[in-house]
Amino acid sequence: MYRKEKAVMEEKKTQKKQKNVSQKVIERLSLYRRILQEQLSAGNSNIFSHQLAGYSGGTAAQVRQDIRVIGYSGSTNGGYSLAGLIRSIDEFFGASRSQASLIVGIGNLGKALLSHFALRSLELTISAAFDNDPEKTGTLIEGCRCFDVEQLPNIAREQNISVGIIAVPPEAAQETADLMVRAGISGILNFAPVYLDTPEHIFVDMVDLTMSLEKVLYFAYNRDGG
Amino acid sequence: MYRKEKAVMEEKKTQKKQKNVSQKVIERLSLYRRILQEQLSAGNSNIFSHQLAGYSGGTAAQVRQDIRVIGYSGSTNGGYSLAGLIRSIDEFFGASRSQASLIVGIGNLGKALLSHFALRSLELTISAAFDNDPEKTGTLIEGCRCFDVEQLPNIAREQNISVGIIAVPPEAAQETADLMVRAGISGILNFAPVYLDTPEHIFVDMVDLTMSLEKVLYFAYNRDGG
DNA sequence: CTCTGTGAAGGGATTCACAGCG
DNA sequence: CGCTGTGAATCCCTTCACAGAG
Repeated sequence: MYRKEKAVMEEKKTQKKQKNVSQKVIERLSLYRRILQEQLSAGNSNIFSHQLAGYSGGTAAQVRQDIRVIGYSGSTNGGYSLAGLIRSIDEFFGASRSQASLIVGIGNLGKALLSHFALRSLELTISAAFDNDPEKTGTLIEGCRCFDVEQLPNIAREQNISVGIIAVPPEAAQETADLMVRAGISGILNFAPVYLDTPEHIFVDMVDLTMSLEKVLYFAYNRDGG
Repeated sequence: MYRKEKAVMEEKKTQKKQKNVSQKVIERLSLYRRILQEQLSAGNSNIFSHQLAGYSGGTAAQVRQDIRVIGYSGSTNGGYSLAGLIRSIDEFFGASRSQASLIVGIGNLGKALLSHFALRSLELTISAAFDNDPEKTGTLIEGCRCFDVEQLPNIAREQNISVGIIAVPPEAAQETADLMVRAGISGILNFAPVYLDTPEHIFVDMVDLTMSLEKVLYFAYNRDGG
């Protein structure tokens, strides 16, 4: 298969840059979108770049550069129209936001993710869950049907799902990824602390909880040269 | 207090760079450490930079640069000694790895985090959990005692805890952060989809699940210009 | 005036390329 | 030979600074 390791050696992580838009920009656009939505719900209609910067932890210049990427224009007096900017971000994201995803591994983390996305946003949805525990398969978790892992390929293709979330123990992560790849998935969100070996055309993002905590511990402990 | 928003405007995110060591490097060192440990458990004793790169998704040059930061040296024939490199990373991290942390919010995500860190690593530990639900306080979850949030300041100071994990609903995130700051915490790992307004000297890292999924959806959908 | 839009400058991080060593 | 260590080059991202518009 596509085992890297020794063989590939000096390979670059050609992490799908696609339209020359960096991951960082996409991340911030997603963040902006949520903030804009909140502002809209709060009854506002406009926002300035420096305000959006304040709410997102960036700078005004960066906000303007990001917005430039999606080709939206604000007005020089009123700043940006909340509704207009949201619509523009949505157009930029295209159909991607409305795609459903699936998850494998219904442990504590899997359940947490299911409830997270069931509660928030009606748009981002997990439409199928998988596990190999017979106790779980067939049940409904946070409104999401749980199937046996064996059914993943069929369901993924039937529902035309292109993103899979991995929330299984580390030992099972690579085989789960392999299964997803065979099932035609093209993006993986991996919560297992294992680097996944996948073909070039698969986009993989890893959320490493241990690493995150270790980082905070480091910077908290070594703060201000203390 | 330290409300930013409109007031501060053009403020930079002076995210504690401390000893000139970037967050990225710390993240990778944490990742390397885990890989090295696995290799050691697998009975190996040495590793080459290109192997470590393969297992971590980076390049050999980058691995060598990272290792340079911590001042470790390998040998030109055998590569790096697993035990030696692990020891060197540990020395670099100093006492930070052995610090305990606390968590607020024992919902699905909180439980998932508690079990994640209870299972893996005996070193990274969450030593106290907090919630405002009387049903939960007083109980033991994944071996961790759950207290009422009001007790946080006392316990944080008693046990000298410097890192807090936020796993509460978004509405409660800022007040939880404020409470942690008052309790003397210096690092926060935030899972709530809210940008936290905190004093300069606090290190904050945010894990935004919605953003992560949205990013994968975007790159999966718009892959290879498709 | 204050705000956006934008080319250009600046800073970091990654990669290159090669000296040196076993 | 193949590997590490390392300065230099490159690339990418962020920030600056100012023109232009209201």
